[in-house]
Amino acid sequence: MAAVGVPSFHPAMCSSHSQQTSAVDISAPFDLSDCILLDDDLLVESPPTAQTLIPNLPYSSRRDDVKKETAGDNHRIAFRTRSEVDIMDDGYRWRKYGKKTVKNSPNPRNYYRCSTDGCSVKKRVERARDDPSYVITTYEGTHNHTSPSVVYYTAQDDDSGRFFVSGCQDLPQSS
DNA sequence: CGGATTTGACCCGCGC
DNA sequence: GCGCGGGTCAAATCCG
Repeated sequence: MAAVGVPSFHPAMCSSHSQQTSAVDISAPFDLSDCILLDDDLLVESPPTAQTLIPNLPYSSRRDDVKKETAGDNHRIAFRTRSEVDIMDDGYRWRKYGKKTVKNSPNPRNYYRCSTDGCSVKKRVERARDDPSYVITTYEGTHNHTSPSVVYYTAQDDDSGRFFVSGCQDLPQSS
């Protein structure tokens, strides 16, 4: 399995960026290793819920599928989330750079790029064709920086060697 | 006024 | 070679 360090696994990590109160109690650590394991060849498994991984999701949201693959140096992860909003705040700042209507789907696909200098992570967001109440988000690449809004407290389990997020906190907005 | 969004044009890869 | 579809660019526009 590809080595994806904890800091570089980004998309679903918790965030408490601005917005409404977190929907999950972050004092209960979740196991990041469950996510990192997804870095193998295409696979779908029953992951933690979206609420666990993206605390800022609306209460009605939940994650159902995760599909992750590696393409060269780029890591790609896609997951499907039931949400009435297209934009999920994952703690990073994204700039929209394109929108396309895709064939075989009535719903447009939106393209976003990380707005941090030097970071070329992209993400695609589209509504599921078979069920518009689901949003399919695809992340591509690895952030070369930490979230601009969050610091993470991690701990490693002595027995399993797995990392846990034991908490997170807003950074003061310095920029 | 600066940064983000919108949106049509353009580019490129792929299948025929 | 050509057409199609997906992805990106960039000028115009919007918004705080």
